[in-house]
Amino acid sequence: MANVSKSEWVVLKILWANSPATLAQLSAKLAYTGWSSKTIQTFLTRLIKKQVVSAKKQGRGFLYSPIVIEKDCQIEETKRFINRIFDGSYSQMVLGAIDSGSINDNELEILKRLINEHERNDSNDN
Amino acid sequence: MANVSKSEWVVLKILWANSPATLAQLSAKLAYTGWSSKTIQTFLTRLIKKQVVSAKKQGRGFLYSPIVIEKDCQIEETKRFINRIFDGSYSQMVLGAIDSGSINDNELEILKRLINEHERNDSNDN
DNA sequence: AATGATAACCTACAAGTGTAGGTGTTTAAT
DNA sequence: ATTAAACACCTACACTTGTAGGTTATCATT
Repeated sequence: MANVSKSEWVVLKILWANSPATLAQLSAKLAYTGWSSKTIQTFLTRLIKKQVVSAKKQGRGFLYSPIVIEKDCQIEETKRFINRIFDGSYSQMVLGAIDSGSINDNELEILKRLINEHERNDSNDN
Repeated sequence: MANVSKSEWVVLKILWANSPATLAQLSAKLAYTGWSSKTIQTFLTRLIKKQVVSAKKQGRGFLYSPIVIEKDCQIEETKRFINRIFDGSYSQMVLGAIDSGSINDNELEILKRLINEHERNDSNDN
């Protein structure tokens, strides 16, 4: 997965949620960013060059689609981040997040269930 | 906290672990990067400009020290990351990491203990 | 068929980043 | 005191990123 910049990621996210999409549709979904459609077009071009988005001709313009899986990209980005900031320690990251109150109670509850759940599955697998 | 670039972060990390430090000391610790000391100096200059590192005159050169706390910066970076990639959902991040096998068993164990531990503390506080 | 809207494509440009080289200055060793 | 090594300070330069403008081609409407 090539490096996707922050702005490019924003566009990709819209595509993951709404694909394929025309420039007009993307512009609509991205109205909140305040970007001109020229800017969005630039990001699309760069995403295509980076091989993470494809464009199929359709009528006036193109239909854009992501050609990478959101989950895969998230996992990849997470790995890079954790390695860079926490020397690969996920638990350090979570510890910091919990200690600092970055994770709210609801999320914590989900997290707890998720981890204990997995523990069970893991045990069953063994 | 200003934006610290990836390379700058690498230097900062060394400073967090060994401060104050001279350029020579930093160069030694950063030998593995292959960066010339000129490059490291540039990063230091930029870190100083960004107000995350200070330099006190000492003998030939300077003694460099971080003026921001590692944990604070990690937490800050994590918030930005989670917002950007997971729309603020820490549990989504952990879920992806667990499902993809990014977290090894040992880390998972630590994580589980950590979360259940916190749960107890939390209950006591209420 | 003419025309207006829209998209594609090319170009631009400043700021940030990675990566250093040169030059001048200072310090430590002789 | 001289000199070499090291450091600071300034400069450089290509690449990425954010943010579009201009020009041309095309589609859809009158």
